[in-house]
Amino acid sequence: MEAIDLKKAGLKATLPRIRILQILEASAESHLSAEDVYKTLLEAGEEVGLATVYRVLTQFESAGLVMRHNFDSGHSVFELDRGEHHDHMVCVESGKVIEFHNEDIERLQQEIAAEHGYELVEHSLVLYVKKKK
Amino acid sequence: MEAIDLKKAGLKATLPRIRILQILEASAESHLSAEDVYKTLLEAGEEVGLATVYRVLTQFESAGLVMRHNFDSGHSVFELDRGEHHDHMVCVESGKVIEFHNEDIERLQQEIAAEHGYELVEHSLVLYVKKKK
DNA sequence: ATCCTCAACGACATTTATTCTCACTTGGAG
DNA sequence: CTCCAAGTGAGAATAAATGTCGTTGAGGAT
Repeated sequence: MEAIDLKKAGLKATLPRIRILQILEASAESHLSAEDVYKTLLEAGEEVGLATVYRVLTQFESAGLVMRHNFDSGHSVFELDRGEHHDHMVCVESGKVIEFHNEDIERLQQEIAAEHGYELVEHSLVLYVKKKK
Repeated sequence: MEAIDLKKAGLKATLPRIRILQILEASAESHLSAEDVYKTLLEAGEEVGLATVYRVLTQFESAGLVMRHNFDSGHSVFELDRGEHHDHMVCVESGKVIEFHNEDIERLQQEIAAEHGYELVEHSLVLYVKKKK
């Protein structure tokens, strides 16, 4: 389904990088913290340091391979950047993360920035929700 | 213009709380970190511990007196809750924070949550912008 | 006004997330 | 196959925030 090429991204294809990329691609939960990735590596018997996980994730972010999100959980989570922009909904009860995209909101954000004489560089929209009863 | 009553909020009117509230009310920059508040206290010659600043700000948040925001800066900032909900625009060049409110976006968020079978509890929208040239 | 008690405090230790340091290893160009 | 800069692992270090605990002070009771 994909074939993300580390070398094309300007990164040497080292073992830690390959493994971390695989974990991000394979994980059912698509929003992983550095700790999550580290634990998965340990469980798989890989000898990778936590510092390396952080380093690699940060490099991936710089290279545009992953996106970093700061939800209200106190730590960053990373997800593979598959190109299609989306925002997030986080269930305050289960912690579940749902992705969504809304053109109207996107457009309104541009307009609001413009109205104030700015241009939109980036944005972060997170809806904290709970199951409707 | 204000007169926030600590006792009415269920908090004893202690010196640290009074001073911190004053700082939040008086500050030109309305989005302060715990460190900012702490430094301001020290400069004013107050003997208040950093732990107390964190404690008090958290209590104020629970009491609904202030709101905590987690912009991408790595630490929380607090602002007095004056009742009117608004979102934020942060200039990536100057760090300036601009507040805005948009009814359409608010409504769309509700709709999106509802479409997925959830109800909106809370949300965080931050636009990272830069001056248009 | 004075006393008494529990909430609140200050100092400092601790935790958590993340980054730094540095000696050792390795991918991959030549 | 060699070589060396780039990358790595282990553990120290940092930053933000919270916990601990003996002391203090706000404010209801006396």
